[in-house]
Amino acid sequence: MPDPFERSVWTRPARPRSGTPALSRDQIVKAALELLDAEGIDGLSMRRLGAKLGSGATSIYWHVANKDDLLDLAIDAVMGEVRIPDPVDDWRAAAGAMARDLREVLLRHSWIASLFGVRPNVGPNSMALAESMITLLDRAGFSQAEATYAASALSSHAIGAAITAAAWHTAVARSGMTEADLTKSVAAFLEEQREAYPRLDGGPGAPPLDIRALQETTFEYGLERLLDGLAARL
Amino acid sequence: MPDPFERSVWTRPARPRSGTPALSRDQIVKAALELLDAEGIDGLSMRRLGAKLGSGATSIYWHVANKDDLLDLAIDAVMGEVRIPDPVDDWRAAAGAMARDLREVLLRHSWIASLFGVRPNVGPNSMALAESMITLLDRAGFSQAEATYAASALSSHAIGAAITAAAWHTAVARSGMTEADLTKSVAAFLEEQREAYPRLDGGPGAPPLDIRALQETTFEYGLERLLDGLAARL
DNA sequence: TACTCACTCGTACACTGTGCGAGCCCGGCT
DNA sequence: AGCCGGGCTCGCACAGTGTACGAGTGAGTA
Repeated sequence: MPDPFERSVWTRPARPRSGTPALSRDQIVKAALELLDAEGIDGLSMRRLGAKLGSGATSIYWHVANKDDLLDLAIDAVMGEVRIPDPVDDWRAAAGAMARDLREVLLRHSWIASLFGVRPNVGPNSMALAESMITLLDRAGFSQAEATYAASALSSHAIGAAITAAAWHTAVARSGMTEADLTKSVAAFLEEQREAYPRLDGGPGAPPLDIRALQETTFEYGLERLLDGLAARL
Repeated sequence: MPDPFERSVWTRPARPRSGTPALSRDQIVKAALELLDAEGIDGLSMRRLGAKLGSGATSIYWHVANKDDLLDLAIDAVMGEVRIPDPVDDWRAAAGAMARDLREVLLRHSWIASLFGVRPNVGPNSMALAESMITLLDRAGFSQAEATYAASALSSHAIGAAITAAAWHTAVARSGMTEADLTKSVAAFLEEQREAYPRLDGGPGAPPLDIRALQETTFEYGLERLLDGLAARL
């Protein structure tokens, strides 16, 4: 039962000494990300990762404590993709952009959805992200406490939206069908169930279902309402 | 590559014929939930589930197509715990109550956080939940489309908040430390990192960290802002 | 030259989900 | 009475997992 904040992946030095080893932590994380992006969470196993790196599976354990550690690193690498906007006057646009960007990044690496609820995210990139979100709101005129809450609310919204969307995307990938076909199947299913759940089906005159677009406008709508609610506090 | 909406767990009859079999789907799901609640997602294996049921591991496969199916059933059982409020005048209170309840239910079964991003949630209970949320907002005066968006926004917020909170809870469970000790460790870590991330640390005069309470007020704040933003549309 | 130490890797262990086929038991038909 | 069909249970086996362990390699220092 080690204290995970004492000498965690984040504080431990990446490579204690010198030399020119065949593997490096960065290289490992990079390869892991490629595997994850290409094949999802199940595509990453230590043996396959080793194969991809041209090394033995267990060699990885010299650079990384265990698979969970590696996943932490991968998550934080993804969080590093979120753009941090320059300080500008329009806090609303900036905060909105960050939330949108966060959602997009999470969707680009949808395997992350299966990890978010399991390991808390305290890598440097995640922390920098939170920090700059709070700073942004702070500067906009929110109190210290409210800025923190608001930052959490914005990322909760992005995370929640991304996770439900990611679930759909991985379902598509796993089914082996095209997204269009599976969408048709969903539409038929909803229509069939219309008596039980009338509002989930669009009804006879509804436009053809486009789930990705629907997810995006849904996210957008919620984001705007949240920003409205925040703006009202100033 | 089967069509998951054609003859999925949801539409397939639970038990085609009669007799008095030793196992039943309900029983299996119930036992699975107990295992999951007690030991988290890693605590559930088919062999352990079989042992708990006093049967062979592979007997389960007669009643359930595979482990993923079983998890779908477990998820939907959890969603069934969310209370659906009676139709009342105060839409804001009702919608808020549902969101709060959803978050609480998810936190009560925090293993669900690792599944949400992987499998879309189309069990009857989830659908009933969505349906009644939309109905509620519809009745409040939102258009059909906006009611749908707003319902998604509210559940996104609840899900996002629950997932980040769940991550913390499972981290506590996995560390083997008490929550208080791990909290102290986090506080120390944040203080140590204060130069890099000044706003994540409360500062010298800050009250002692209470992460659970913080998570709740954070959720509450975001929920109120979201409801404010929604109310402004009416 | 001898020693140390960063680093690699093969083997092994316990454990996973699940396909397969054998077996059980009970209701109904000939 | 004999038989059959099929709902249901289960043991075995297979391929795959994460990772502990200990042996091995090779470069740098004393």
